[in-house]
Amino acid sequence: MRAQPTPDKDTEGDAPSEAEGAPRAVEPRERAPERRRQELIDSALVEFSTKGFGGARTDSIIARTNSNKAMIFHYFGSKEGLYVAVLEQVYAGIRESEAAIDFDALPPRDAIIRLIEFTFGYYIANPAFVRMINNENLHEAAYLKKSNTIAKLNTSIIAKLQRILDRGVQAGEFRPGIDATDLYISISALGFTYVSNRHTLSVVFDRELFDEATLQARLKTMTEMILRYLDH
Amino acid sequence: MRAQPTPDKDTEGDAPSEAEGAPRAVEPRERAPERRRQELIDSALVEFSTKGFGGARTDSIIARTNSNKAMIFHYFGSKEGLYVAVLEQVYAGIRESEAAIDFDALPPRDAIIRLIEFTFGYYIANPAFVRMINNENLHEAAYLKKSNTIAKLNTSIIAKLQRILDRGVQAGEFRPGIDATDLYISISALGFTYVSNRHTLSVVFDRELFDEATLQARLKTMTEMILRYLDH
Amino acid sequence: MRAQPTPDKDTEGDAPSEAEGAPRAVEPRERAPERRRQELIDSALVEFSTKGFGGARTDSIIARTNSNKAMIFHYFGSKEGLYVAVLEQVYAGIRESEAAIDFDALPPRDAIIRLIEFTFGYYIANPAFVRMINNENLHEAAYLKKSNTIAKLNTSIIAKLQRILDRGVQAGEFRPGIDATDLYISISALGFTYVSNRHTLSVVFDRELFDEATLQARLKTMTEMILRYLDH
Amino acid sequence: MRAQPTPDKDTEGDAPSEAEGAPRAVEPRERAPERRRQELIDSALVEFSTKGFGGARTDSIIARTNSNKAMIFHYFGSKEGLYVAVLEQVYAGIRESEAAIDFDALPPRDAIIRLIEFTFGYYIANPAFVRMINNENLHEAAYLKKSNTIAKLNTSIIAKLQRILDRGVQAGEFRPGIDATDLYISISALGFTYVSNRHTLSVVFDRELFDEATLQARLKTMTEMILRYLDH
DNA sequence: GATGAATGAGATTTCATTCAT
DNA sequence: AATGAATGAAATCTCATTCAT
Repeated sequence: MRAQPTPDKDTEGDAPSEAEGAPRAVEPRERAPERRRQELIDSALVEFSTKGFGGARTDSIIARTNSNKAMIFHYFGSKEGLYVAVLEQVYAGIRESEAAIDFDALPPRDAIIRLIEFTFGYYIANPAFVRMINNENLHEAAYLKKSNTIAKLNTSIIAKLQRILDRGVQAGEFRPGIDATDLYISISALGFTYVSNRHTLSVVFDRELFDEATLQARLKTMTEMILRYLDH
Repeated sequence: MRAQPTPDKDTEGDAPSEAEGAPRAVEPRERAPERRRQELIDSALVEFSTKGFGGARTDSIIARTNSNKAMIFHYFGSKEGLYVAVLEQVYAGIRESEAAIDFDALPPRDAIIRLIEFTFGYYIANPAFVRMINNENLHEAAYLKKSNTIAKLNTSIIAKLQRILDRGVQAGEFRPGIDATDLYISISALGFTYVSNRHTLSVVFDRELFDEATLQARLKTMTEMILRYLDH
Repeated sequence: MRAQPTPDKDTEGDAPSEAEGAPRAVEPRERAPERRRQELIDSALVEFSTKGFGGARTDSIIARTNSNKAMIFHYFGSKEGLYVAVLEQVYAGIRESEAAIDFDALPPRDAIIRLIEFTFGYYIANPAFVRMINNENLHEAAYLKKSNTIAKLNTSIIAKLQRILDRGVQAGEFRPGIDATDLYISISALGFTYVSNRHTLSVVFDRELFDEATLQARLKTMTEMILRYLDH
Repeated sequence: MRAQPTPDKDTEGDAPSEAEGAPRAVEPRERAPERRRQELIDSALVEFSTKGFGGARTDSIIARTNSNKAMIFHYFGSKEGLYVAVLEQVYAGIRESEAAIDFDALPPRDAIIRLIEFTFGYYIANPAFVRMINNENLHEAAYLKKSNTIAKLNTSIIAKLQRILDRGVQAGEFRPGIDATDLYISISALGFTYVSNRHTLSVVFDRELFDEATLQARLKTMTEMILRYLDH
């Protein structure tokens, strides 16, 4: 399964600002607002997705950065503001990755297989995304509702899936009458819960769920289940 | 869909535990430790499942109670202890409900249908259960791992499902080679995510997911999907 | 001039709780909510009246008490809540002292003299009162307006002054047509500014204003000025 | 009552200081240090007089300006330094206005009337002045004492008043033996408290104090009171 | 066992001031 | 001189937990 790496954290862009042979002993105060902002969001993602909003500590968030606590409030106004920024980035992340796939170039059956593979792969590669979604649901999506930026971002995936289904029906490969949103929820659900609940599932069923072989088997199950559902 | 009511909270059915003819005439003050304990757990379930462990406030838990804050520490030692008690009760709840169903009395196909219906129904009727599972996964199941009481409770459902599959294969209704645990995870997943992520899904896809018709349609999708997966 | 002592801080009520010869080495945690509350208000009065609301520090307030910072929030909800409590006490203080004087027992002229003497004396004995009034005016009486308890407390003094004036006019001692509120403002003003602005006045005019002789002279000026104003 | 307008803030009258034919062609950026300084002081006056020293925020001061926060420290060294500058300007303001009046040109009685009118009018027209005096007294005139510029500025008004009194006594209009400073304090007090305490007075006595008619009545009271005090 | 009050450690937030450019 | 960004110290407030009765 092709893993879906998070596009964020392109820290490799760090300009080598010390490149001149100057004898400036003390490290100069960094001056790169955008980078700082991003650094805060990255650290906050780790914290919020690990501890939840209430359990997250601004101190811990700061500890992983070169900033100080006041910066959180300077940039985001409050802990809550930072949380929303993290949420927005997380949603933007999956949207971007989705957008990069050209489903139209694949025959319907392969396109479905690709979508399942992508979705599952994204969850596996981005457990923080999964956790943030869970957090948001804990708050009844209160922050998501507030953010104008996020809402309806994901609708595009439904349109894409609908096109795949239409092509499949036309080609006689899929049966008609499948609701795209409902199907997408199934595809998402089969992978999401596997990642989201891996710890409890692992304890309760006493199974290792994330070794490569098991993941491949799981993907096979999911693909088979969805394709059989679409068959005549 | 037959709803699966939570067995908890019907505390008003509690037989008067003071019924023994003891001569404790004086001090009619409320004295029912078990009821108190339960009252605390009930309130804590609401709080923890709504706010997460870190976001939960002992003050809020107490506010819905006739107790005072010190009781939490008297009965459970700490906030964490109370959380574990809630978690144990939550797992015990679903286990009991599952145990009440006699799958062996049904033909394999109907047994599968019954299992899907029960599982989905339980999640819908007990969103607090769903949330607690999510919380636990946020902490990487740290508390679940500690609790001796809980672990392996749910394994019995796998054994039951295995029996259903075996009967189905024998009867020529199901294809062989299906892994029971993997199948159970699929059944669970299809319903769990639907309930767990209902708020974000609802916002992102701009859909009402919990009116009766949509729930029925969803159950139909799930059942069809699983049965087709088991077909030859 | 008879000084008007503040009635607060009756700490002499301290019950000798260590009176038993018991060997309790560690001082037991004090348990006297009302006393604590009062102790906080007393300390806060000093702080707020000295530094203003914005300059006051909860830490400094606490340092003068046997409490800890959390108590401020336990009892008063916020720094602002404590400020309001202080303000209420300060207004209650002068009202009580005023109420204790029986102006009706004095001939009109003497009653006026007594009122002037009392008013001036109260300001001198309670500079914190004067400062709190100034603070309140800085905030455009925002807190005073909110407090239902305080407003209209002082109106009674106007009624009393009106009665004195009426009696004086009837006795032919005072001219008619004097507005009681306007007169009261004059009486108050002559003493209030003297106390309120003593530091700037003292610097600008390079004078000692608060030695006994000067205070007596000032009282004489004020009394003469008011009485001449009331004469035919 | 002739209002006494503040002399400050008519900065728009500032002659264009770049008028010299200097060849500074490039960089037409705003370059008028004195104007900037004044702009900061003006904004700070609003802030300090409204919130007190402790309650004032450098951010708010800057917000009303075209400067940035560092300018405060560049020009005044510290928040305290800015406060002192404001205080100095405020004292300079009343001194200038006082100086503009030629009391010697008026007969003694009229000179007194003019002084009362001016004083009261100045307080009414410059509530920020009144508030700054109150602030200063809150700090026991700590900053005033430090400032070499300010101290003894106002003494001249006492000399002027003394001359009026002398002329009045000589003319047989005023009784002798009146202490000029004490009288000035009375004149000031009658108006100062009226303006300073207007908010609390207004609430407590439930009166509108600042409509034109009431102000005129108040001025009449004050004038009558002072003149009667000076009569034989 | 039960209670109301109290506490200290630590949480988020604020703010005057300084730095690098 | 001027700026925008950054900072650290300290402010207000919170909260799980403990104490005395």
